[in-house]
Amino acid sequence: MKPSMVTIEPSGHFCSDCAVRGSAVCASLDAAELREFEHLGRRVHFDAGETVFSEEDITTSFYNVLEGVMRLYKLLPDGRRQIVGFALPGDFLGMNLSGRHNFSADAIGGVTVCQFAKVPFNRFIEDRPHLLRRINELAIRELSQARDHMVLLGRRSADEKVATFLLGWRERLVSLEGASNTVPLPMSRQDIADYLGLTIETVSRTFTKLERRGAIEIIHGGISLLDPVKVETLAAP
Amino acid sequence: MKPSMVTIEPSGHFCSDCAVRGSAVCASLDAAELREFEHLGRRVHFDAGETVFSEEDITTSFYNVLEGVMRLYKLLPDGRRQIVGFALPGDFLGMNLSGRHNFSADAIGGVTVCQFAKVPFNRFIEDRPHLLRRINELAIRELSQARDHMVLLGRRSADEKVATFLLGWRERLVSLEGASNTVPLPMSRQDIADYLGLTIETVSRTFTKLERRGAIEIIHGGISLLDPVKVETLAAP
DNA sequence: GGGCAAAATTGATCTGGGTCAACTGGCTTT
DNA sequence: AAAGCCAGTTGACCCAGATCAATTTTGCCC
Repeated sequence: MKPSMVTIEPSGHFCSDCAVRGSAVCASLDAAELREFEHLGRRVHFDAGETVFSEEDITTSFYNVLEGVMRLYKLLPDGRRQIVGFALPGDFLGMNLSGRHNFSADAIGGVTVCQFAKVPFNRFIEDRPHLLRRINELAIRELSQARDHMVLLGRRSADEKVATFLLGWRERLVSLEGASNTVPLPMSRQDIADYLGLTIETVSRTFTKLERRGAIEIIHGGISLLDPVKVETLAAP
Repeated sequence: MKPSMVTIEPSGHFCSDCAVRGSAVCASLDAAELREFEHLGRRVHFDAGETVFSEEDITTSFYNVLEGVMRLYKLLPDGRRQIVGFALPGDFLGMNLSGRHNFSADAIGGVTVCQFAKVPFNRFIEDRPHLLRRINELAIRELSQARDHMVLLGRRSADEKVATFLLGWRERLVSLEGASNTVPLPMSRQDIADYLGLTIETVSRTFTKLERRGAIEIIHGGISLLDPVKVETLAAP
């Protein structure tokens, strides 16, 4: 799928009132730095299903998610897919050592990112250790999440995987749209399956099972947590 | 298991001719900095099976592995274990945001580490962005490995998991003891199983299967790759 | 070097989740 | 409003890998 790559405008005029100002990589910058930083990034919009970058592509840019949800995934040569994470507003994408992206990233629904050309961004970091520290923090946080996910993939049952996913996804949305028992699921069942190391049928069956037990209600575009405690019990071990 | 915690001596006198000088976190330091750095760390030895730190322990130190192999793992409340990685000389352990370790670390065989108290180490980093950059590189490398491992855990068969593990482990040893078709496996079958999200029986059977096919030979304390191409074919997908 | 305990292998059987296939219900298109 | 099309659900069956249960092998300590 070809990217539309519609540059709305240089993010320059909007950094200070940017939606992710407080949580993203730029949280570490003061007002003066922010003004300089503004010239580096530009807002780019991607439509639903578009690929922002692909695994093995040479890294030319970094991305700060401003709006929407992305799936981050790796493919095996025979087509099997593992989703390694979902990116939300505030997430920073594109860091790597090899000079190539080590996963692919698609927009799920419409997505707006703040795109930075790699070279000037790296130059900007150069003498701003607090920005580097912020990026390092984000990497360490992701590493911790990645390890949690390894436990889920390697050692948990289908029921536990699904229950853990629902709770974890709800938790991630708290800072974006507040705490709620109504959990929107913008990704498809196939995406959930590929994230949890299951098949689409097993995910669907597990949702139905949770609903029949009165733990959740399957609603259009998501689920409603009817009995969070029951779901937590399923997720626990 | 209680740690012996035998401090051999301040690593001070040995940094410049340290085995991991070139590959570890300290690779980023120049000779003058190294002299100052020496006072921060001390060599500590752990016997086989000893726990260096546990998940949820408050982080008081960082560790630079100098010698030996460690298993890094997370436990579920019911005892299921997922090994999230093996640490080798040059690996840097202990970074986290929460102030607590997010996995446990045991010595497999004897292990020597260079231990740094958290506070002075953080102070040392403070005005040395190149050291911070080095730590960030290590974190990014680990993150990439973690994502690869998610694919393995979520989407690969037992045969593929074992074959991929043998090749990956051999590859990691190259920089430490040179390329060889003889691959030492200091960890137990149970460790391998918990790393690959399998049972010990499946690991054992898969080893035997590979041996019967003439791909490997099971030798004391490891395996010998008789037919690396055959193993690669099994690992590919 | 004999006696044990732990680690590893092997065999027999079972089952959670995969596979294959049919069906249902929204949306879009005309 | 009929036709077509995905995404999702459900059912029937199967199999890779788990579980349970013996051995066998290895290492270790008197």
